[in-house]
Amino acid sequence: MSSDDSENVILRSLEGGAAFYIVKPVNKDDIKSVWHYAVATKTGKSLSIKEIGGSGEPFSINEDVSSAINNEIRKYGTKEGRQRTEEDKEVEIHQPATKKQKLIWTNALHNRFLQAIHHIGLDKAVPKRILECMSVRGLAREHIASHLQKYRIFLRKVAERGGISSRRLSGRSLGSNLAPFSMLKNVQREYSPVTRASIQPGLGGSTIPALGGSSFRGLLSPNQQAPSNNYLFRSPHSQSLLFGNANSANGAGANLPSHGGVPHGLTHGTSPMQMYQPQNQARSYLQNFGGPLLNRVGAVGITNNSLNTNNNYAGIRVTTDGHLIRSGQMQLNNNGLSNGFSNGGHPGWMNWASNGNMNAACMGFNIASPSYMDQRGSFSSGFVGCKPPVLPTTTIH
DNA sequence: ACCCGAATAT
DNA sequence: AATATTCGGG
Repeated sequence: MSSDDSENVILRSLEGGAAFYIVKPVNKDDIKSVWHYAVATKTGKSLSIKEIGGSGEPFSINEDVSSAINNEIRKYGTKEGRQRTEEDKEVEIHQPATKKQKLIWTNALHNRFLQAIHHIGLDKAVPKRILECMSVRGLAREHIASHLQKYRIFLRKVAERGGISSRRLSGRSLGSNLAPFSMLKNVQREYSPVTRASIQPGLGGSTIPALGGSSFRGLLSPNQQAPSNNYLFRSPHSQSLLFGNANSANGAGANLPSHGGVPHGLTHGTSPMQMYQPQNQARSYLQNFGGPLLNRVGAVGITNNSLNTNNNYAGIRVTTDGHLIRSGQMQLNNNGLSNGFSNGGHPGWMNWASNGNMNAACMGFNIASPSYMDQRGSFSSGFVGCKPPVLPTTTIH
């Protein structure tokens, strides 16, 4: 079986010893064909290639196979890929297990993931618990296991070399500024259609109430008509299927409350792990192994990009459980890649812990204005049970 | 039986 | 690189 449907490859495969060649994705007909040839083989009619002659003669394949190839090629075509038969569709519907949609970890979903981990505690965060905590319909333990694996690798990396790659910080003066924004573009493309669609009409820019149960809408809605997810699934044939629920908010970059000077553009959800969002986790991770590594993480300050000019005062420190320790001035930089607060603080924590509209801040891309901070003076930490009352990702402005 | 997570596959 | 699947082990 191969997804390669080029005649060339098919022929070479068969010449090389394959008895039959099926172009993926396999459908019922293919199976029928397999049986056909299997039976034929058993009957005595060998379908495999003939033995190589002593001479330098090329392989010769027998007629049946040869025509089978042609059939396949005719059926599937060479360039555009095969046509889908009615039966195919049927197969897809009745055997969805075969072709599972590929989960895409959007920022919203990843944030949810992070929240779950935060809430559970990195040490106790195992797939099953995370899954429960996230309560996202359609999400499977396997999804989380996989993502968690990747996430841990990321944490490891961060822990090893003190977090931010120098390449990102200095390596490309221009690029470093662009990267985040190009990602932002992606994110916005991903969410904003829905976001806007749902915001503009009725609510006129006001606040969309957080979803009551705070549980995400289902992930898997085949034949989706109205986009209502925060996640993307990619079909096996690689079209994006669906996305965007109003509650995704963060990452869209359009959901910050316009509180004194919080720059909109700063709130974006870039690819979390790439954006070092997990820095905060990295911390607790390090904590588990004692302090020494602590100083190697972060200590960079808050990102400041062109949208925000003054007021770099944003230093707030929070304990792991969300208590405000102190606040103060902080040095900002411009490259948009720094993250959170310096070592003593808990980067990102405040962001996700309290202000539902700044979730993306976990990535160290938000600047909270003093006033905003003041208003949010204390940082709630009281998430009880596994389901936070209102997850950051569920509020949209 | 369950499920974790490294390894491996796609 | 991102996700999915496998598989030995607790």
